[in-house]
Amino acid sequence: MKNHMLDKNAQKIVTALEQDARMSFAALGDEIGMSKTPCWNKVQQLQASGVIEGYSAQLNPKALGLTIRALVHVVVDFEHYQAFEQAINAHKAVRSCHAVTGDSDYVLEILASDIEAFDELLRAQLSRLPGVQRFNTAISTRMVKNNGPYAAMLT
Amino acid sequence: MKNHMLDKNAQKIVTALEQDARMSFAALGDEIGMSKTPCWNKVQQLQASGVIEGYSAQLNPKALGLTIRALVHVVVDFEHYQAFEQAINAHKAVRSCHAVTGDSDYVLEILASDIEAFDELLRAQLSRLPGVQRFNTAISTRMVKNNGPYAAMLT
DNA sequence: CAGTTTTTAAGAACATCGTTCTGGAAATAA
DNA sequence: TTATTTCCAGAACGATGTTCTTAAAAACTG
Repeated sequence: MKNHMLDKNAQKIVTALEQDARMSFAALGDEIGMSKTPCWNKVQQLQASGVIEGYSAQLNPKALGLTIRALVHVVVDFEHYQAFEQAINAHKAVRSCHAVTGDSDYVLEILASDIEAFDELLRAQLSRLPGVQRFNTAISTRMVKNNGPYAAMLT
Repeated sequence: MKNHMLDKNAQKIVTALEQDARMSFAALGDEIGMSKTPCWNKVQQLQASGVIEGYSAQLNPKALGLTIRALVHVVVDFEHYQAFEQAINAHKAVRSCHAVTGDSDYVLEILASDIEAFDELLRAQLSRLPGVQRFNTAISTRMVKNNGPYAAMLT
């Protein structure tokens, strides 16, 4: 959260590791034209400075049986927003939650195994979270693009 | 995209690897109570079956200087939706794009380095993509939750 | 400019890990 | 039961992560 100017090598490293987090340091070194030792040092530094937060396996939600995805816009009573956010963080079906400007206060990304489970989730659980006043649900019918790399956005 | 019932060990594996993709097979074996050989075999199988699609470094967009995130609802002329989707996939500033039900046709997740760059992006680039008819932009003021694990959603 | 310090990279060395192979136990079928 | 198959543990070996040492390049000082 400090250095807003990564040097060229650091950019190549994060680009490569965002695409394949298990690449060996030797292979990483080949891509950026260094041996593996300074390469390893740079990665340690990127981790310590918070640029690299971790490494994650990319799972296929459909292969896990999670076939329904929805974007749910929520209006929340301002008095209870803290309890609402806490409940959102605890809820496993919520993949992401943004506080947003505009007509709604939050936008949730929610997954469910099928449409019945999603209906139950919406009616029995999310609507009863603290402070929730109104919903507006948009079912995602197709993922046109997913996980576009951050590293590619640097200029 | 086939086996919708992962056994208990497979669930533990994807849970662990979604949290730390660089964990060693020995450590993975410790967590699920197996030696590393069958552990390695199961991971190979999960990759081959498409449950694990890859491994990615989790980058911190703020640390990269990407301070603005927005959810943009777009209405697209049906005649040009293919060209629109192609352009979205090619555009680096778009992190994700859902086709959705409801008032809009698509919801984009967009990042920019600052609000001026975002304004330029919206006016000069996205509004000129093929088929775009209307926008509705919600700036994300805070990430309440991010990357909630898929593996935790399995019942 | 010369001399000093600091930074950065490369290569060797060693412990760890990924990957393969083999044998044997547990499960399934006949 | 016997035979067949599936699954797991351990050994073995090559590849990799990590540390240490040294040297070259860069930055700084007089």
